[in-house]
Formats: sequence, structure tokens, C-alpha cells
Amino acid sequence: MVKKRASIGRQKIPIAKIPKKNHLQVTFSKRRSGLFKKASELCTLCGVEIAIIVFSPADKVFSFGHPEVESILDRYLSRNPPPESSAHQLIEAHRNANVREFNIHLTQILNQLEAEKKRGEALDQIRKSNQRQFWWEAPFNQLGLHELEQLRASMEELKKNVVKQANKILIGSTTNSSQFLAVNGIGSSADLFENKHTEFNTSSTMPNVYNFGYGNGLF
Amino acid sequence: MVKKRASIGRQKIPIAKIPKKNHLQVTFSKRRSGLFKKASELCTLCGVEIAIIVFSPADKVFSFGHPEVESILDRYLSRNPPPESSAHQLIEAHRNANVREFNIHLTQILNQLEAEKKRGEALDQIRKSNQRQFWWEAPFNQLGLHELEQLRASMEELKKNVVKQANKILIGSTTNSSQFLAVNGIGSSADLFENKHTEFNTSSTMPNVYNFGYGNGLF
DNA sequence: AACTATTGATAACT
DNA sequence: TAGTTATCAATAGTT
Repeated sequence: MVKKRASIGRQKIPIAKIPKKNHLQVTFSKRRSGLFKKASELCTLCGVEIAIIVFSPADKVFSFGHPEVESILDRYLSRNPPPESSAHQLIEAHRNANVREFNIHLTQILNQLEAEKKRGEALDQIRKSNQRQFWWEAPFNQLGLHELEQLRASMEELKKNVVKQANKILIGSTTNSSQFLAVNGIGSSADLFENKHTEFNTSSTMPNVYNFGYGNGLF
Repeated sequence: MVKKRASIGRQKIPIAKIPKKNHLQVTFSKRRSGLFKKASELCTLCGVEIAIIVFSPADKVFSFGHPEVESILDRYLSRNPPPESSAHQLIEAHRNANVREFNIHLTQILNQLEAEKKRGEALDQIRKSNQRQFWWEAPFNQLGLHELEQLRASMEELKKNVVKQANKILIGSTTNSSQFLAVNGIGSSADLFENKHTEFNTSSTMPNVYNFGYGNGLF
């Protein structure tokens, strides 16, 4: 029986980039698992938390984490005042800017709302006032002479309408008495007002298994 | 010269948490630097990017990164659709919920605003109508007999006011003529209306030096 | 992927 | 914390 020649075994290698690609591939794989094993032992021996992220030459991701990569990263990131120009930072800043703008916009709208409410209430008040205290307390003193003359002329019309209305009521129900007056034709003003008014009614023990990221092909 | 007794050298140890604290402390320190050295070699041999984050038992941070921790983390995070229940995730969800609520609120407010505007416009229209087309086209047909009687009684008052106003004007400026009338006292109604109205204006060669984080005391 | 000779890492001790 | 040494663990080269 012939013995096989033993291999020369491990040889010292220079720490520099391995030129032969397939050689490099093997080394990467062996050392990577060795690294993760070391990390795992450190976790168990000392009870510490470790996260490792490796990007292979082929840009695949390999990670190790105990307890999980994410929680460690969160802890790390939350301690570091996110140093300048990270993508996250920019996104955050942009979002915060949007929120600020949004708030300004909201404030403007709320102010507008309040103003409109006030205005609406005021107008409403006036309408009520005009009805309760009667419209004839309207501001004559804002009228000029010409208007006043129109006013006078319209008073005749008014009186007629009043009479018509009274008459309508009297005819419709013969229950009430009043020291009131005579009758003429049937008026139909104020339809406009009524229509407008309807519009108002709106109102583990073993540190975590190595995580070989997304597919653990060679590289 | 007496030779000193040689040490028993390295002994196998179980991979389990080291009970003796100061022993653990030494092991942590040695293995941590060993881990970072391995990582550094891997980086150089294979030309890959690695980031390692370690939280010591005393909660200090130690990190290794080539080329830099931050750039690797950003690369990692941007590839991962933030996997479920990380703290960040929760914060994000919460914020998004707030934004949603905020939007609902905004929508309600905008609707309110529109309704108020409409209402305000409608009231304004009426006011104008009442002024342009004259208030006396008001809805008599909504008035009952009693109101009508009050109306009649008030007409006398109205007439008087009209006369007063006319008189005022005539006295103030003696330029105009009119086939109008006699004078009495000075009326002062409509102050209410005027007041209300004012309210309307309304990230080498040698992979990166180990980063011992924030102070590299024992732990 | 398994093997083995050799280098490299490190537990115990100073 | 750093240095020494005997031993154990990791791995380069080969199959």
C-alpha cells in the first residue's frame, strides 16, 4: 500500500489582494465563516452584541448579528448624530421641511376658516337683526337724496304688498280678526329670498446563526 | 541563574459566558482586536467592504469599518426593505399614522372652510340683494298678521325717518332741489347696522484603522 | 468539501 | 495594560 504524499499544508501568505480570482473566492468564503465564528464566540463568551456587514466582491451582502443586525444598527445610529450627508439624513430633512410647510399651510387655512366663520356669523346676525328689529331700521343716513326719492316711490309699492299679504292671510284662514284693510291683486315678490335661504341649511443561547444575507452563492 | 517555570500556556476553554468579570474583560479586549484584525485581513485579501459594530458589556461602542462604517450601513439599509419590527419601523408607522390623521383633520377643516365661504357668500348676496333691490322686497309672505300689523305701525316711523334724513341732507348742502318735504327733529337709527358692518373687514491601502468608538476604556 | 501541515491566535501567567 | 509561552484553532494548499 502506497502512502500518498502529505500536502505541504498551510503556507504563509502576504496580506495583499489575492490575484487569482477563484483562489480569492475560496479564501473569502473560508475567512468569512471564520470571522463570523469568532464573532459568535465573542458574543457568547462575553455577552456582548455584535453586528457585521460584508459586501462581497460581487456585491452580495453577508451579515452576522446578535441578537439582530437591525436592532444593533438602530442603537448605533441613534447614538451617532448622523454625520452629515447620508441619504437618510437628506430624506429626513426633506420630510421635516414638508411637515413644516404643511403646518404653515394648515395655519393659514385655520385662520381663513375663523375669519369666514366670523364673517358668516356677523352676516347672520345682521340678517337676524334685520328681521327681529325690522329692516326699516336700515341706514337711511347712508342714502343720498336720489336714493331717498326712490325710497319714497317704493314705499307705495311696499304698502301695496303689505296689503296683499294681509289679504292673502285673511282669505286663507277666517279665524282671526284685525282692524285691518282692503284687498287687491295677489303679489309674488320675495321668491328670490326664499330660494337663497334654502342654501343656508348646509352644515438564544447560541448567538444568532450567521445570516448570509440575500442568497449565499459564491460571492 | 534559575530559570522560571514556563506557563502552562493556552488551554481549551468552553464557549460559554465567562464568569469572572476581570477575566472576561481581558478576553473581550483580546478577542475584539483579533476579530478586527481578521476583518482587516479579509478586506485587504479580498478587496471587500466590511463594517463591524460591537457593544461592550458596559454599553460602549466599538466599531470597525472599511472604508467607513457609515457608508456601509447606508448601503445596507438602502437595500433592505426595513424588515418588520425594528424600532425605526415603529416610529415610522407612528409618524405615518399621525400624518394620516393630520390629513383627515385637514380635509375636514377644508370642507368646513368651503361651507363657511359658501354660507358667507350667500349671506353677502342676500345683503346686497336687499340693498340693491331694496329691502322692501323682503318676504312679507313669511309674516303673520301680527307682524304685519307691527309692520304697518312701523311704517309711520319709517316715513318720519326718511323725512328726517332728507331734511338733514338739505340743510347740510343747499345745492339740490327736490319736490320733497318738511322737516322735523334729527333721527339716529341704524347705528347698529353700521357697527356690525365694520366687523366684516375682516465615508487605502490598509483597511481602515480600527475605530474604538467613543472612548476605548475597559469595556 | 475533506485533509493536513503549518501559521496564527490566544489562555494562563507574569 | 502589556509581554511571554505553551497550546489550541484557523486555514493555505492539495486532493
